[in-house]
Amino acid sequence: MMTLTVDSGATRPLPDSPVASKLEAFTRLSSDDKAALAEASRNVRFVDARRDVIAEGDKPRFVHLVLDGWACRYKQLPDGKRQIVSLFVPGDFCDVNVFILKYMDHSIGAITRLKLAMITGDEMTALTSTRPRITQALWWHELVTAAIQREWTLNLGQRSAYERIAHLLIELYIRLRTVGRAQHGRCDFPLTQNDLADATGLTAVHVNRTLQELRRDGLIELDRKQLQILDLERMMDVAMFNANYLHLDHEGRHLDANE
Amino acid sequence: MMTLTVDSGATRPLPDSPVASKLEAFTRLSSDDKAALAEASRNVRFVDARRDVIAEGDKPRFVHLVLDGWACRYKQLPDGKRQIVSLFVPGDFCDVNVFILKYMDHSIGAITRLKLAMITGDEMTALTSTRPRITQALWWHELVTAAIQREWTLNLGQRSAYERIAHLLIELYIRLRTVGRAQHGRCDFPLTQNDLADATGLTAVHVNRTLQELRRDGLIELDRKQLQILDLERMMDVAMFNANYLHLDHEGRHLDANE
DNA sequence: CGTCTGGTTGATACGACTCAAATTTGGTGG
DNA sequence: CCACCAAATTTGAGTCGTATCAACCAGACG
Repeated sequence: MMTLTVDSGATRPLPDSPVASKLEAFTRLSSDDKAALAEASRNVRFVDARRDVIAEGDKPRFVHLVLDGWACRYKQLPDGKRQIVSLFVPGDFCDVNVFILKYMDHSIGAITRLKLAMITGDEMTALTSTRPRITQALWWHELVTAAIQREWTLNLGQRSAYERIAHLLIELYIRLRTVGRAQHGRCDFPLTQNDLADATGLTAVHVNRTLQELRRDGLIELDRKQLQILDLERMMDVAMFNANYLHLDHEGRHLDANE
Repeated sequence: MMTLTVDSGATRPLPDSPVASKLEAFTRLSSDDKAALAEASRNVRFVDARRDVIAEGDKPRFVHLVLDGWACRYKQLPDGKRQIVSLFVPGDFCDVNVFILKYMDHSIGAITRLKLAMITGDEMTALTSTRPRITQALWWHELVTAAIQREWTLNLGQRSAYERIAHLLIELYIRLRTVGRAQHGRCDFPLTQNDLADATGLTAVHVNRTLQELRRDGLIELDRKQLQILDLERMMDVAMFNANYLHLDHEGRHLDANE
């Protein structure tokens, strides 16, 4: 066994890392599993806000795991247009099986200053070959990531600007809540209106006006990188938000590991 | 060993199944690998055009593999709007690891009459536990599927109607070509303008007008479910098409298996 | 030969974009 | 602690791409 985090006093149980919290939305992990996760995440790197973690065309060298901060996946077009295709919050793996591919087909950028675990292919192999629960959970993570990508496709294709932004805010709030970074409708929200525009396929000007509408309608407060969802139920209604795609209801969640 | 397909005469090598062709875009498979794939695909089902293969909310029972015809993944909103989030052509697996999830978060529908292999979880396990090359290739398939989904996100978020439709046509042409179902810029194209609208987030009327523009510009012919791309290079240019995301360049492709 | 689905056309409306400028916020150095 | 600067947000006016609604047409099919 090893100590996961430093905690002065340490009489009460240590708080889970965001990864453990995230994976435990799918299945219970034993303290050994968590220790193995922490062990694999020991190689930490910090990346400044607005810097690239890895760029399109690069050869992947590590699996990245977000320990703290927000990141995004983005693609850029020759005419300069930029689309954020995914967002990463604490607990998210960037590309679990990225080593299969020769080159990155997208870039990963830091939204805020990032604390990242860099995991080598060997470490991933070691982790998955000895820990079936973690392997399963990583599969689940990949499938949920894919489901989120599909939901974004739906979001961009069919929802209005108002619905689209509302949907994105709810998704992020719920994802943050899952890893213990949000409660009572409140969470950090470090995206600029420009980022929001790149993620929703709108212009920053229109995002601005739409946020004002959401405020005026009493649905949210958003100020100084803090989001408050005032009426989650009504928000979900106007955004036609159906949380199924996040697959937080897995039966495995209630299964016990050996702890 | 077993016979893969019936072929009268059979003096020349049997044509590859679309699956084998697709996976061989990533790595060479031995004839044993191909036989195992065919063995796992022996349970075949036909689905009529415009029918659902499986619906949102259903519990997944099989991995589906498209042997012939086109299918789509789609999601529907409470207000009736429908988004096609993926398209499947021969050789595509629908959801390799779908058993991890409890319920489907999307539906799969037949565009044309479909010939599908239904593969059970046990069969998938048997396939992957004994055939590392196939396992790798299936991983690659999943990663490419995810990359396509990201590209669609980019497509919907940043490209104009004209670029967007051009991009989709090229993608499908190249994917079909990879499995031997297209050449010289020509391929089957069974999507209606309505389907195209649902896939691109446009209205059918606007799709119609945009297709006319593409025709007028001498880029395509599209008639009676047959697509002819007249000038692929110029098409790729106007669509800002970069084939990297399809990852057809893997070094494994040129590796030899034991055949 | 009538029906139906898919494709085409026209007129009009509106959501989101563009461009330009003003204002506020946050960070930095003196 | 204030002055300054850059980044982010906000506002306004005008435009454009795509949606909407409503017909009409063509080929496939029973």
